[in-house]
Amino acid sequence: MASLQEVAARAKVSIATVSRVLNKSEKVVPATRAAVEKALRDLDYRPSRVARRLRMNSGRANLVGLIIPDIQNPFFAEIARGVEDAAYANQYALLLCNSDENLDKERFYLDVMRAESVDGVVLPPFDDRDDAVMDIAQSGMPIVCVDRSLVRVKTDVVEVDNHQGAFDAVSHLIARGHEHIGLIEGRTTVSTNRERRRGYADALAAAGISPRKELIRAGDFKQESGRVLTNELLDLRKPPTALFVVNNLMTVGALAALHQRKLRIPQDMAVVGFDDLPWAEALDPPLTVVRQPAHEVGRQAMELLLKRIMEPGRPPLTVRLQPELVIRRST
Amino acid sequence: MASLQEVAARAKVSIATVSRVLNKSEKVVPATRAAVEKALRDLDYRPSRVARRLRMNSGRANLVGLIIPDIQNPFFAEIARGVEDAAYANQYALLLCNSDENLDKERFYLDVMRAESVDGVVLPPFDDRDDAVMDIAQSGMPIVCVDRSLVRVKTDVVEVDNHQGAFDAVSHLIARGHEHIGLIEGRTTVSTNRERRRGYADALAAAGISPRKELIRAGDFKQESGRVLTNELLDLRKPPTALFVVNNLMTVGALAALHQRKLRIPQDMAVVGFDDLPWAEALDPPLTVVRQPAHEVGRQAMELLLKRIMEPGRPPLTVRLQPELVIRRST
DNA sequence: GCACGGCGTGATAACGTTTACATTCCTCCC
DNA sequence: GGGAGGAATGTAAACGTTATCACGCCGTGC
Repeated sequence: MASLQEVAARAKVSIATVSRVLNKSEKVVPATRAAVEKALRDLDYRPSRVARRLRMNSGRANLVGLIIPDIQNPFFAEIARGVEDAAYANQYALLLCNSDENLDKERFYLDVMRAESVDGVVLPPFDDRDDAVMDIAQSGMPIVCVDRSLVRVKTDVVEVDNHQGAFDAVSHLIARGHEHIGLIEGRTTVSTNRERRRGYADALAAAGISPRKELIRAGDFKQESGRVLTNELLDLRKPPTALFVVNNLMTVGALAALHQRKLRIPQDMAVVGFDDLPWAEALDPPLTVVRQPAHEVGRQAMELLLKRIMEPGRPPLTVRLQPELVIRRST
Repeated sequence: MASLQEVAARAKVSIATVSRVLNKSEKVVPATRAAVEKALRDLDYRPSRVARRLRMNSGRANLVGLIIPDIQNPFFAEIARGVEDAAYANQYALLLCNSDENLDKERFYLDVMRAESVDGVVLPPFDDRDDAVMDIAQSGMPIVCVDRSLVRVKTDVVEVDNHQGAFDAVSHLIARGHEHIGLIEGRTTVSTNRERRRGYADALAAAGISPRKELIRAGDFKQESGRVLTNELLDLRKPPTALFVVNNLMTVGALAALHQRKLRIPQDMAVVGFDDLPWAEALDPPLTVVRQPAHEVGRQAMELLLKRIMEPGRPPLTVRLQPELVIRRST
């Protein structure tokens, strides 16, 4: 790999002149510029982002980190695409990591981010009071939280109106005549989850339905817990007639449990999920869901991150996007 | 961010000694070691991977690149997870990029890989004679091809027995009584695609069925082209009674076209796809597919890459994994 | 008593950039 | 003709590591 040194030698100028030609900025006389450009071409020069990053204070690495629970989850994959599209449009590359909802993995990758001197990081924090994320945010690293947010530290946030989404979903079930509505939720220390549960409770209250505590079950956002909790609900003396599941993977788990017991959807059990799936339309039955604009969440998060990199001092912003209830045939 | 300098100053030793303590290797007298370790803790020292990478020749960046067409494609997402799992197990981080089956994007990201001095790259080349990939491979950068391979340059490859998979799929359709079997393929310059087509042809030949050329349609691996080509086949004077689609996205497109025309699967049209989907079981109808061990493909690719990084000179290896025909209710 | 070996440690070059500052060389004007 | 001023270019430091070499010190053996 040719370096500035070699190019400079070939063009018979100093490395400073080569650097000037590369960064277009300063004035170089046309003759030397031409000579340098020839040398650059001849040697097929490629700048080293590593050297550049080491030299520069920060903010010009053209590299950002993205830490998500699992890239195989279509919701996060869509966010990732949103981030990537905006990053690519700005010549940024992406360091992508899966935390698996595991604090140790998250911590490892946050360390990598620091060690790689990335310009910033986009992530959904593990929960409300994610120490590792709070630390790195307070150390001055630009952070944008997506989907979930932190409670003590102010950062830029792009989130969805989860309360509204859940409220709409549950109201829809109530309008269909359901009164006993099961809630399958995730970890209760996650902001997203709490808002969705509040939406559930408020929708019941608005309809004058008294909540049954045993219809609420908390899992861990993963498919298996959706399956297990659905079975728990089905085993109640008086099981619910409808299910509201707060994320996509647990919804798939719930469907598996229902299919296994040969229950008909929506006749025996109506189901509304949170997060759309690319295949929701082709599912059996096509699934009613609260659709989140995940690509847009990712895109805006990256935009916010770029703005913060440019202007580190600016006050943190929260962008709140609206979800949409997509009614299909599972309700 | 504390540097070696600062740690050395605080421990009243030279940076060389601090470096020795960090790299455990050489002998340091216990007293100094303790002093240095205290300083490291006090200052919360984190090594800079950037500086380290600049200094070292290559092979110790603990960073590899992964360039895939689209992370939203579950097949590539599963490969990505396989790569990531093996990378994490070896303390490697992953630079992930989506090429969108677009040579310019691919080229941009390959440049980033060089510029970031990654230790190696895992990717499915755009096609057989992907110049950009051949260039970087010949420049000495460790490359492992997954899914697809190159024709001129020998690299490590992890692939699936595509011929066998396609042969099994089409033989299965024939066994179900079909003689007019449509083939929806992707770009014909991709090795994977050619092998699957060969499997299709060989299965027909083995059954003594004479192929009909107009039943073969080539697309670009994307959902939309699956939809369009299915419609073309349906509009033939004598349409096929079964469809073999060579990848997952085009299969979803094909299903959409069939559903739109209210055709019953498998009665009006049987369908076999390539690549399993996490939701294939819950689809309407549950889809018969050739399942590829994508996670394993990714994992082994990363292992191969690590071995090559350790031993750059070793002759290129090809790992071939077996696919599996999963028979569900679409046939 | 002195040379020698070996161990612990320090000084320093190098990796490839960017950039502040120094230098050279014109041009122009008094 | 000589100095000022400015444009073009060069020099060198700095970023944070790793690795090579040199140095000083102590114990050992003759």
